[in-house]
Amino acid sequence: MSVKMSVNGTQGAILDAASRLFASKGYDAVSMRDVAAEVGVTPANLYHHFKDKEHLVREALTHVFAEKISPMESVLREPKSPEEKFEAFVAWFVHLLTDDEVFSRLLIRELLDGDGDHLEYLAKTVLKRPFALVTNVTTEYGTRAHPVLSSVSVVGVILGHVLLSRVLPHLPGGRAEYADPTVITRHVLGVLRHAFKDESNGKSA
Amino acid sequence: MSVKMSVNGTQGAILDAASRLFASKGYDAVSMRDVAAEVGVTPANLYHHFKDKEHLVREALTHVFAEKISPMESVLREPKSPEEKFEAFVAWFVHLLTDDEVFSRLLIRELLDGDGDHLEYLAKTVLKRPFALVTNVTTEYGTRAHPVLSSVSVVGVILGHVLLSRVLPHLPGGRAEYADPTVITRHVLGVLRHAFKDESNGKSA
DNA sequence: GTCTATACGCGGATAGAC
DNA sequence: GTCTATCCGCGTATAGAC
Repeated sequence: MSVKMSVNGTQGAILDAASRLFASKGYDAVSMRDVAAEVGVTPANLYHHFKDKEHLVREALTHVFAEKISPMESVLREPKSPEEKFEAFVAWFVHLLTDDEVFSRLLIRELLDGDGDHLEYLAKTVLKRPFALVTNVTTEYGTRAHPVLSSVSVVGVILGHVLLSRVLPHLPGGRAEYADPTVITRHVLGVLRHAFKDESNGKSA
Repeated sequence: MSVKMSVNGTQGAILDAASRLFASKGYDAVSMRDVAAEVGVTPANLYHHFKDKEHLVREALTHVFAEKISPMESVLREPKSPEEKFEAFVAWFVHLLTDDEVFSRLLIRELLDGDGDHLEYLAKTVLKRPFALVTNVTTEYGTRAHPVLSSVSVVGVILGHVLLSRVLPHLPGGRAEYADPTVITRHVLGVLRHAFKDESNGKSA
């Protein structure tokens, strides 16, 4: 859903097209000509709206990441108990990564190729808040493992499932539905519940 | 360790240089001229050894991945108990991904950008065997979760830790040593032990 | 704000000498 | 097996008309 057509005129259309193209092929593989053609304008026009390609990349990134913050805030405000908060976050993050390929691919690209500045920006823009929150919730959960490392495991295992989803069908026992967000969520929550919570106070949600 | 200089003449030197460059910058960002300059030959020479850039990329990939198979086999042959096998695999994989950036970055690149053919090749070449093995070991471990999904979680959580290691210092509570392979291994093993093994038969290794 | 036209270097790739 | 020389299209970016 949401092929997301320009609500903000040409500038918005350029950002949308650029985000999509950059996400699917990478920055270097996408030329200004490609972006212009996708939008339906001339390459020269892009330079009226953006100083150069580097600026276009950076603003496309901002564009995509910024619009995820408030949904995230919403998701995390509603639930009250630590368990509900934790589960809401995991479910939201899994669905975000699987449903929004533009976001997830740009995120992974930055994690892989982003220089120090980009990563710092990325950390403060999109990852800091959920990370701090999951660290909190994990701690309240009563984890026996290191809170920060546990948080990395939470975010990491979800990223890993998404990253591996395309190759999984080719692996022994791999099935396409293992890429389904609901399946992943249920499995990951099961794993993490046992990993973090002591069995003795174990309660299923 | 192992900057890995050409033991196989020019052809090997080209593959080594290409692997390193492709891993660190991506295929599109690296020109044949770049590779040639790194090796110390002329661009034309590359076309004597490789038909075109696409072939160079593919053979560089094969070059890097192929040499990981036999070490992996070794690691998994020695241990006898399921617990030892499992722990040996996790430790080996974490160290592989953190120590060999060429391998890990090319792997993640393929997972992100590889087309169907590449991914199928990748699956059968490097991932199939450890994946089948970890599935086995996980099952023998007595996991209560789905064996295949659990295996994805194992590989995924390790990939996730490595992928997040560069951004982690910028996150609240993040410290550089959380990227240390020994730290990651210990943490991940702790998490997975609780996640997979029932507490009642829990035995620590 | 969008266009046409264009500069100019870089990229993949080849021919043919040594 | 490695080189020099070269072709040519594509890439970023700009100037200036409308």
